[in-house]
Amino acid sequence: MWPRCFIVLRGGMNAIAYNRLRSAWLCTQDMTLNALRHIPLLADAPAHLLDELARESRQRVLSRNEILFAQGSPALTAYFVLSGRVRLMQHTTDGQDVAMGVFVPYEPVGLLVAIVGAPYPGACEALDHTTVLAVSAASIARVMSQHPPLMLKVIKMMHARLTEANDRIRELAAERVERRLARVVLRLANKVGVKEEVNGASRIRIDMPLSRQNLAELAGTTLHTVSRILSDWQRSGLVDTGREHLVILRAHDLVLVAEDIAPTEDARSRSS
Amino acid sequence: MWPRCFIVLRGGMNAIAYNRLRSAWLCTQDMTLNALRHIPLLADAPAHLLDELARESRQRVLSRNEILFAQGSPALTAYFVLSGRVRLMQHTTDGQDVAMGVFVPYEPVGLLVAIVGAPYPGACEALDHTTVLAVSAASIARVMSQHPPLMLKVIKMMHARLTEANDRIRELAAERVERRLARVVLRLANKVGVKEEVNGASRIRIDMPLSRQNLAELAGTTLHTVSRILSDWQRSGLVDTGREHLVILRAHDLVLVAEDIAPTEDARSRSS
DNA sequence: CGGAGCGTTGATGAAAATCAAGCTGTGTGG
DNA sequence: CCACACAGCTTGATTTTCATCAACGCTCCG
Repeated sequence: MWPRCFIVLRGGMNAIAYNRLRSAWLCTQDMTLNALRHIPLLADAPAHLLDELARESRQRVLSRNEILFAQGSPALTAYFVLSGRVRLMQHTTDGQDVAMGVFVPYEPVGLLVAIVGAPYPGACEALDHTTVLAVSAASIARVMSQHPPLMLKVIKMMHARLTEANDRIRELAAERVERRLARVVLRLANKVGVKEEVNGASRIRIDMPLSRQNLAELAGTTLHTVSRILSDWQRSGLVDTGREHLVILRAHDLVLVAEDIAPTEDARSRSS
Repeated sequence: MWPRCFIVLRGGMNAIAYNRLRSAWLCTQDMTLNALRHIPLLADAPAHLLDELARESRQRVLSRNEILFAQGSPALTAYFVLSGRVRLMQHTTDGQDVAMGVFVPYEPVGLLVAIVGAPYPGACEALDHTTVLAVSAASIARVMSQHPPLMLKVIKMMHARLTEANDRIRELAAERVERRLARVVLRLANKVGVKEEVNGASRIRIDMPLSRQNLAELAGTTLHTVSRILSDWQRSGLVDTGREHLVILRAHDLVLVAEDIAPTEDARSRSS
């Protein structure tokens, strides 16, 4: 598709402009190739396959809250996040949204559905200014059939996702909201946490804009309950939180909440 | 491992007994091969691979409530259910069990973890008198590497499971218990339902022993709540249920409950 | 300055867990 | 063959958790 595009463009511009664009394109190609090399899933694929993929993929830039794909639309392309963050969510019939996960650079999104040819089971939204690499399902299929070890890696990655999904099911079925929220926050800290030192104290900042609503959709509750719990945590010095930001102050104690080894003071006072 | 076992046995028996056992073994081999052919995952694998697998796999018989493998133990073997039903469950730290699913003949169990070399994330228990086929992780890995299309089928199967897991997450996060229970029952009906005609009325019997506790673990609730809801459904003629059995009388109306198109009379009266 | 979007907090009520007690069918051992 | 123990089930009462409703505060931005 790209070459054809070039021919069309060439008709309307002089040789210098064409060459400038061409070198920009080559540069983009080069960057794309470079990006592909960072993707763990493709880490040990042979070079010629990466070249092939780079030629057949396109970058797409999303601004905050922009939708990458909608729930139920046919999954003709798979994406790899290159920078920023996206989240996957499913709408319920009664209008709520449930978040299925947050994806960070070099993670695939919609890869599995593109492989098996199912429609996207949820919508994908940029949480931030984000760039993704779009690869057609056909390219993915061809590359995979040419390089079977890649399938094994896909299986491993899917296993990790399935494990996380099972963890969430277990939590949602058996655990209280405060604990679930603690796990959500810790999981996010693992993905996008940045360690900071302030006054000799070590803190973990969640490096993305994160509203109460977002957290509620991840924890399976309402923004009100999230707000109350975060206020409690704030009061007991566990976190520092405010409008769309969250910093974990005492990670160890938050783990205790997540594991329910010691309920917070406030959880107890709220319940008394 | 089998041949060695034979040599040992042979030492302690006469030729006739040996030959009888040998033919029994060959017969079992044959049955195993036949069983393998019924497994959709292996449906279009070449014959010699099936032979290989048949030689390297063993059948195992489980009686009701027997544990096939424990949560956290290393997944050195994958299983295929041949008859009966098993369920997968995870224990929570505070002693509850959450069911991850019910598996019926020709479905794989523990296949993924065997492939990726992770420990079993949950325990597997026979719900009924059950036979399974045990295949070592090593055999699976070898066969898969010899026949890449098999990996693609594994990916498709995983996708189905991941989709179901996501559905459950959405339900648990956003839906009321009655609706979730209705979905659980309908899902079971799809898997193990037997259509029956009684007095001209069509019913679907859930063909497995199924306690309130089992249902509660599948729906993410308590046996008390399950009992109350089933009593309500019974009163309104939706189902016929009793000690470890469940028959759907008006499947269509149960779907309405699952989709929350029309709440049952009793759900409304309970709430008033 | 005013509105939109996000967050907090109190009050209330509904859903479902928990506590408690008793029932019933099934299998078992005397 | 009966009694009895037990596992599964039912149901009422109470309590807890959390969603919902409602109101208001803060802050950013046009």
